Amino acid sequence: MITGTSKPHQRRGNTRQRIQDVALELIAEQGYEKTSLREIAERLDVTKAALYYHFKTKEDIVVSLFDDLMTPIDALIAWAKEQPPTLETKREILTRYSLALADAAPLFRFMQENQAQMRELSIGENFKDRMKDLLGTLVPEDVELTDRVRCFSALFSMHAGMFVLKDVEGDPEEKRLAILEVATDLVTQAHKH
Amino acid sequence: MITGTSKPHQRRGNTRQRIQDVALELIAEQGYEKTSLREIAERLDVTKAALYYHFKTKEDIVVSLFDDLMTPIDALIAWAKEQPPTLETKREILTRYSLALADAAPLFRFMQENQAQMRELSIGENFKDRMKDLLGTLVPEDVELTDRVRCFSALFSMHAGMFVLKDVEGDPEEKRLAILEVATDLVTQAHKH
Amino acid sequence: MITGTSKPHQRRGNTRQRIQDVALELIAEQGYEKTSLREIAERLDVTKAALYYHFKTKEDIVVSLFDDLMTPIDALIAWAKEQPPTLETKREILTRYSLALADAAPLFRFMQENQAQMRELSIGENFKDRMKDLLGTLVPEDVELTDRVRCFSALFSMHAGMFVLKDVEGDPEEKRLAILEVATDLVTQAHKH
Amino acid sequence: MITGTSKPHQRRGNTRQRIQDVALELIAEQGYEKTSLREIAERLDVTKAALYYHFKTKEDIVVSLFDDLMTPIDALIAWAKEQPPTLETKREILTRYSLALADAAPLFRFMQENQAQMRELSIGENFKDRMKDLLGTLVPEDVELTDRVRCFSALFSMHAGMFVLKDVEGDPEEKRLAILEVATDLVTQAHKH
DNA sequence: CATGAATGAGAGTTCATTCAT
DNA sequence: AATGAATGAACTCTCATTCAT
Repeated sequence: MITGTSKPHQRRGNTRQRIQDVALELIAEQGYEKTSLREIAERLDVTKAALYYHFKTKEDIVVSLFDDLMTPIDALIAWAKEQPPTLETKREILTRYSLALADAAPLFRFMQENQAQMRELSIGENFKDRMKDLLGTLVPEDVELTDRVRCFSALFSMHAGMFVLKDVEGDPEEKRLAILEVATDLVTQAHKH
Repeated sequence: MITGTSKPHQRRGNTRQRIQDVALELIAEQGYEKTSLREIAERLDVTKAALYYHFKTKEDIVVSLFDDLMTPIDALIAWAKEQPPTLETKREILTRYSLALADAAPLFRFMQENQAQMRELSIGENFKDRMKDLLGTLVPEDVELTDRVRCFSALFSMHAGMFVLKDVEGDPEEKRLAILEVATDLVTQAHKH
Repeated sequence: MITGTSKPHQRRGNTRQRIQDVALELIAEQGYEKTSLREIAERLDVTKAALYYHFKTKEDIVVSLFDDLMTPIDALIAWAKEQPPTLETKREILTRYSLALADAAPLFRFMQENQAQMRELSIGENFKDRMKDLLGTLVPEDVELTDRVRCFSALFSMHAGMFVLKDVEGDPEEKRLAILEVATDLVTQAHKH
Repeated sequence: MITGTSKPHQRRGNTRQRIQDVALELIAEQGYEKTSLREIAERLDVTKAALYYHFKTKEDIVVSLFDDLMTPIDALIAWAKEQPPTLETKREILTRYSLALADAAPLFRFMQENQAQMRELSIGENFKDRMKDLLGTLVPEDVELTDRVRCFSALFSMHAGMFVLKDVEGDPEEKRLAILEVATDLVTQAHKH
């Protein structure tokens, strides 16, 4: 369903998808500014002008990546907001978030490493808002600063863990679970106080 | 006589320093690639060529920032390596690190937000090595993955906390202490296991 | 309708050629370093960036001139190498070389007058090799130094003659023949010894 | 008197001389435009500004090289003009010129390889005039084109021989004599006709 | 006799973008 | 659905040169 193998009006019109794939890969690796449209076009063996057939601007390519890949996160947040703020719910949120992150790993790597750019791409704020929302579902109201930090730390460690642990030994899934455990611990502590 | 709008070139030996200050400020705000030498020069009211009198290249400016600002961190690591790996030591390391971070806050913001660029500036590795060293002083040998994650999470939260909590209410010093407390908690747990 | 001062970009597929023409002319006149891309572009009434659409670098423009104009010389050398080393052959080589030089006169003027640059353009060696090859077809093996000098002097005088005699009276073709005669004399002497 | 080895007010004021030496060396190797004052200054371990104490402009440095090194050539020409135009005289001219060239080899290499620049340094003409003068002492009046070419070829081969034979086997002095012999032959032939 | 600090002009190069075809 | 040709703005960087000290 993701790669466009299924239906609508393709014929082999997978170019748009391929642009997104290559763009994500290159930008995650080199950063937004360092990645030029020429590079993307060359890698795809099309001309730069072809990119402009599919996307209005360079920024548009990146925005489209988010529009596509943020949907699960948005769904998660929407769901979270409707649950009662029990510890059980919070654990479930973390679990689901961990899985969502693993799915969209390159995108998060990109975001993590290009925060400065994010701010000017009109995406940063969107994302920050989402994080605030997500944090809101984890942290109890009227809690002291330390516990708020604990929850934020949980979220942040999940982000960072994705690629910082890349050059650590061990199976990725195992690492994901370890991170999830630590995050859950932190949120649990904050909840209990 | 105030700052001197009239005469050609006076303000003596402080230009190099001023370049570093402005560069750090702009790059932290906009990112490395987005910040042009023209911008830096204009802000200082000198020509681009003047920058090249003081630094051999744009990259050089950034490198010089590190050379200047990393010294305290290096000293801390050196000290940490010579202490016995007691819990007390680890707490002290975190405390000192927290202070060092607060001192070099803009630099860390810059690093955090320009990680993609860091890799190509021959600084990234240096820094990653330092972090590995520092982590080594916190995490016990032969510890299980979860506890390793806890320590790494402690360090990372300290980095991120600096500027993520910027748009949260409250006194900066208070926030720093909250972060430090959470980090210390994490390391303490890892130590006890 | 004449040359088109009005409309933006028409004149179709000849731009590449025109760049080469103008570049050769300007560089032959002013030297490689002194000739800027701005100058070339202005003369063609296009932007500098247009040059980069057709050539990857400034050096590339010059290299392309050689690739185009050296072909006859290469053909001559290839042919010469397959002939028996008789005096008749050598005379023929000189005759053909003289004509080839006359054809590519501006290029040779350029080379003669920018030898220092040639060395760094990765063309110098190529050309030197060719000259060595050509010399090899003229000079007998195991000949004494004086006769080797005679042959080299023949070749070199042909090069230099092209443009040094420019400010001497007389019909160019007549001058070419005079130079050819002297060169032939020199090679003949060397052959007889 | 020329080089300042003798007296007046030196104390170790050899800097001017050293600038000339380094400039000649670098320019002969890389060409005029490619050789920057920074490079010269660095090689001498002084600042660029120091060069401006000794010479008014970059061009001035080169001009001074000529003023110093052309003197023997000028003397030779002056002497040649006063001799009777016998074959013996012409042989002597060539012999002396050969020696003069060997003395000022780097300068001639520089001139040979930077002809394009020469034209703009107001030296080219000077030198061309000298060559015309020298040629005038070798070539008989009212001679046919071929013999004029012979004489010019003799002179030119002497110039070129200096450094083209650099990458040929053999003792430099031996090579010089071989070139001289060929040149003498050419002039002798022209004289006899 | 020389330096430290700076300038103005310009170099080559790259970029995102456009548009007729 | 895509290309070929081009642009304008910006970029990093280098150069010869100046001048107060």
